[in-house]
Amino acid sequence: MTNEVLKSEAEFLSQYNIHDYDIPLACVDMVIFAIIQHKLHVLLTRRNEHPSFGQWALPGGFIDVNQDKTLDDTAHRKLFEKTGIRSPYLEQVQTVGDVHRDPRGWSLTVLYFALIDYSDIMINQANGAKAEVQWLDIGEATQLQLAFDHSQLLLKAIARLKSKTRYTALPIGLMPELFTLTELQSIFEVILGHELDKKSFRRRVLDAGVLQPTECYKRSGKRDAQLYRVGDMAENFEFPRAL
Amino acid sequence: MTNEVLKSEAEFLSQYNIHDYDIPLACVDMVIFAIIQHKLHVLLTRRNEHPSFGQWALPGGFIDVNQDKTLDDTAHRKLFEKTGIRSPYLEQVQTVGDVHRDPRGWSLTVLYFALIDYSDIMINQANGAKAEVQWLDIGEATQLQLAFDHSQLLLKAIARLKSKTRYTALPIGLMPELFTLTELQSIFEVILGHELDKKSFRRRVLDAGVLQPTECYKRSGKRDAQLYRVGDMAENFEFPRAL
DNA sequence: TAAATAGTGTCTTTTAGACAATATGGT
DNA sequence: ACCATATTGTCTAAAAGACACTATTTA
Repeated sequence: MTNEVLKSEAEFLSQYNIHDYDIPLACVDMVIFAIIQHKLHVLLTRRNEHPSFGQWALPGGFIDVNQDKTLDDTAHRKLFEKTGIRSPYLEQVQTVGDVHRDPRGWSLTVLYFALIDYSDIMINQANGAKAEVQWLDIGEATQLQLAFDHSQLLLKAIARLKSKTRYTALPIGLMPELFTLTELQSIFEVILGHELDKKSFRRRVLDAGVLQPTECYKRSGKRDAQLYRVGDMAENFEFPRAL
Repeated sequence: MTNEVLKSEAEFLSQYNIHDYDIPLACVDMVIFAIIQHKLHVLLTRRNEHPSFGQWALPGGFIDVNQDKTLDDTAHRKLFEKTGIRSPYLEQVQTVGDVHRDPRGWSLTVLYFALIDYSDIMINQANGAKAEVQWLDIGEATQLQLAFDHSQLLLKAIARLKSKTRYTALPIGLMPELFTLTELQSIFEVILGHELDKKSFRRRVLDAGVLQPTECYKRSGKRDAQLYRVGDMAENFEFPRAL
């Protein structure tokens, strides 16, 4: 036992300076999902700083230790800066870190995804001036060469969303305030990449009790469709069987 | 667009010094699970440094940017230091970060869990001198007041293990080279906290094809039991229905 | 033969898949 | 009446739950 450890904790802390150590850079990156014209889209931003200046990338950036109290705060802040949205469904996917992913040095990023209702969006004006953003279909987005390892991060987030769509009610987070069962089913189909049986789908979500039926109907030229609202914690509901 | 961004990337990087910024501390913490005497245990270490000197904690520590090429390397290194084990089943659980969790400042930790076969263990001697370690039953471990927010981290890892045990073959990672179906079932029961039906359990794992039957039998006083071996990627197998 | 543990048979229940049938609203 | 879409009925299939039964080994 060295002399070092015999000091009091207070004494130890008073002499501790994080700038004395080599530590990794820490960021948060976000995959922001929304449904646009019946297709799954993600938000990309064009980098307006080095490194990878000018390349498309996932929205994200350093944890700001003065501004963010928690890691989720960083994610919420990034999301708000790009979309003006404050209360999305937010889920941490994975943390990736190594020596090579950022030319500035050993870096790690905590990857999140957010599900938002596209009709809620008001692209933040103040930020619109600083950073160019675009919504891309995930087919196009995964073809693009994104900055850093963001292409891989995007794939991880898509894989998580698809996987959880098989056994949870996650995609509910993409729906507007009121929606029909047919609309919800079509979102599940878009994410999963294949069609679902109508009766099975309705039975599944209705029996689960994750939706609140309303008295309202959507008139769309043909037969009216009943409108539903999301119940509490619906996104995290786990079905007993996977699709 | 500032003058700043007009520099070349090489020029930018040459002037970049991570010590100029306030960035969070980054560590990896591990929940190392093993079955000992038919109970789920975790490995704890007593801290031999400030802060929280002398308190019990999860094994873990800073990412060493010189030694670790990736985040998983840090986890493997920590695991090897405490157990001498090189190839466990390793899974990242979650990353937790905020201003308060460490008195040295804004810190984040990437939480992993490892599943190991207790009979594989050779506590690393060199390290045994530096740090006191103990295996505790999860009932006892969750009662203890661990350093930092490690009690909460422990609960998160246990929750993840329990949850995945309901719909995957994860606990296979805790088994020795050869084992009987009754032994495997008992591990599932210990983790889930309730009994399972023998026929259903056997049907489930055998139909899944995650086990390789051997020609060997275990003689244990009563009727011999057939021994099985783990198949490839068995831990990640997902059953179509949850228990 | 009895006790204990390993392993099987089989009926029920739950929930998804398939697909036909009915209901409603607009033209 | 006809079409398109919403909604329901119902049979089948897959996989878990319940529980009784048979098989093997040793004392």
